[in-house]
Amino acid sequence: MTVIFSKKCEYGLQAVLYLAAKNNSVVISSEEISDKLNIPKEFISKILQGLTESGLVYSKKGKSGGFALAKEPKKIRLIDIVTAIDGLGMFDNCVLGFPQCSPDHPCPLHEKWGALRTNAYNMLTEETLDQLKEKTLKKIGYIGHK
Amino acid sequence: MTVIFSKKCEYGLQAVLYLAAKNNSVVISSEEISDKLNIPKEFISKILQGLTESGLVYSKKGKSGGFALAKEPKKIRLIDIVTAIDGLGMFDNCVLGFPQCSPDHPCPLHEKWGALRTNAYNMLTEETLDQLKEKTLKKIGYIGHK
DNA sequence: CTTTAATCAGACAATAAAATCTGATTACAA
DNA sequence: TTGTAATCAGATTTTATTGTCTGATTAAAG
Repeated sequence: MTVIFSKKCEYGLQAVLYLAAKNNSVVISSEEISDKLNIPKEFISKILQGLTESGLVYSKKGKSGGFALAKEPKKIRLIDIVTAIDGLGMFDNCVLGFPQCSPDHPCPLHEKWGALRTNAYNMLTEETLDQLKEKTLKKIGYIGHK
Repeated sequence: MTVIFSKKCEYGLQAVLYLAAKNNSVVISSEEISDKLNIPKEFISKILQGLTESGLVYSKKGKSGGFALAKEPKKIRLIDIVTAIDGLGMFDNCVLGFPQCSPDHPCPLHEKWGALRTNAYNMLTEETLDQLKEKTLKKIGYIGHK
């Protein structure tokens, strides 16, 4: 199977978009996120713990604790989440898996793939959580009603 | 970790490009491919067996047997290899892993990601093995000299 | 102060992907 | 016709990812 982001990263992106879509001054429990997004509770908890260490997410312990964004949604880019969870290997490694793929010793797809990859990188760098708020609300609203 | 193609698919693409770069009237053993591309011998053997079933690769059994392309290099597109090994999930599934992602109920990245994905699909559909022959020869030449 | 409900830490289990092994079959060549 | 070297088939092992469990810690609320 082909994968763009790991499951961990997909879940992380979903959860962070969810936090951004809700009022981010209130913490949200991993249970709510798990229920609304159909993600195993313990798993999303682990993922958000990681993002907390990365400084992207804030966590409040104890009763009525939960998670919120650590910064304004407009200051969190999708690439920040991807970098924190999956790293930037996708943008560095050779798409064909050839060793030492570089401009000096390019793989057969180096230029063409490089261009596409740059577009993807730019998109993830330009998109911030606040820009996706409306679309996220629509999407999670639909998930709820299914 | 983030992955575009599975390791299997990377290896498969490398091997098929290798077959196309050599004179494709002669069969090449999995051992040679393994040596030249640094791919585990048994693994690339398995992968090429799969591509043989898919009709993309020809195999000759017995002593002095090996693999060759089943068609002219210009009639084999990269997307054919990807489809045979990884399938088209990468182009169908939601990039964020949301359920029921469709034009009617799009995920927050549906349009922007869709455009990038279409470009990737088109590239893989346009590129055929013969077009990449020169670049492949250069690349495998360098691997050999490392 | 005690109960409750949350994160947190780390071990554990299940699944999937990658790689290896064993033996059978095939076909060329001496 | 016998030995050799290859694909082929399928089981097995290894490794990484995904998912679960247990218990500790934290903090709010009665």
